[in-house]
Amino acid sequence: MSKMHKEHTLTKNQQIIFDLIDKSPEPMKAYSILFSVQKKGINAPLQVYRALDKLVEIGKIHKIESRNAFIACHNSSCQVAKATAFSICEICEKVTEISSTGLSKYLTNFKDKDGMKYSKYNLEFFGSCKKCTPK
Amino acid sequence: MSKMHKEHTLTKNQQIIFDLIDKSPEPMKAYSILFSVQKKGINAPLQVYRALDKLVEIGKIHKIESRNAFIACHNSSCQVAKATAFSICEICEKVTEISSTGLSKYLTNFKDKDGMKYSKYNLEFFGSCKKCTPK
DNA sequence: ATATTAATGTTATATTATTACACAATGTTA
DNA sequence: TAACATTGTGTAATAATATAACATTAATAT
Ligand SMILES: [Zn+2]
Ligand SMILES: [Zn+2]
Ligand SMILES: [Zn+2]
Ligand SMILES: [Zn+2]
Repeated sequence: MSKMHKEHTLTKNQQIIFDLIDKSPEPMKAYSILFSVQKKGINAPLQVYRALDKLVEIGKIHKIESRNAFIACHNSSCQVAKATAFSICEICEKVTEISSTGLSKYLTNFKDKDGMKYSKYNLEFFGSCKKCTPK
Repeated sequence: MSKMHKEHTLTKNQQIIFDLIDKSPEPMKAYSILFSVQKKGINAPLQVYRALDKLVEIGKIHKIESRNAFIACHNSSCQVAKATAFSICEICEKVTEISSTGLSKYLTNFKDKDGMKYSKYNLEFFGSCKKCTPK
């Protein structure tokens, strides 16, 4: 197994919660996750938040900050867990992870006036998706 | 008074809360604001959140989503209330609004695969500021 | 003046997230 | 293996963030 791409073996709770988010067509909120996994023996918010923290850390999921919700990474298990971009439809709340080499190159190399170098970014675009945009 | 740049006369609550945020060297959280303005007769969370909502709407302040905190706009009363970018130091939590024509042009014109056109974006860079970066 | 819209004040409640503590499983090193 | 360190778990309590519902008042528009 390559060093570049360490497989994190998920623990039971992490796997249950990842599977749920991964199957969901839309971002899931922590307490909605909690409700859904109670039948599987996960009873407390903290159990959910701990799994979410870990999953975010290893890049299996991302947090949509403006929505306090979580979405599975579909950028081939995100090399770029630390460089995320999403489009969010303000009508139907559909969220899509943007995978654009141009964009990520531009942002990764961006330097501000102070010369501060960034290790991470999160970008959220808002608008109206194709389905929701009147022709 | 020009139509392009309508001056919003702030109401009493809005003005009190804007002044507080504007004077603050760091982003302020809603309940910290509440605590600070109680001596001025603002007693309830909702009074704070309503003022914050309005101030965000008219571009006098911005919300730092990853921190649930609010910062005054210093881009000359943000023409671009809907196109915001910040740098955030993960060590000292200093937050700076980025004002880069290049960046805002790039992002404003960005189109994803689906051709979805965006009306708004928020970008947050994370890293270590000059002061916090070891030489 | 009247209708409409925006803001206020207040109470209660909903939603999101963390602290604290005891314990168990797993991994590392001697 | 034994000892240690690290990570994950379970549970209870609580903190922090945000909104709903309702009555009232102030500001704007016709
Ligand atoms: Zn991803
Ligand atoms: Zn949509
Ligand atoms: Zn601004
Ligand atoms: Zn710093």
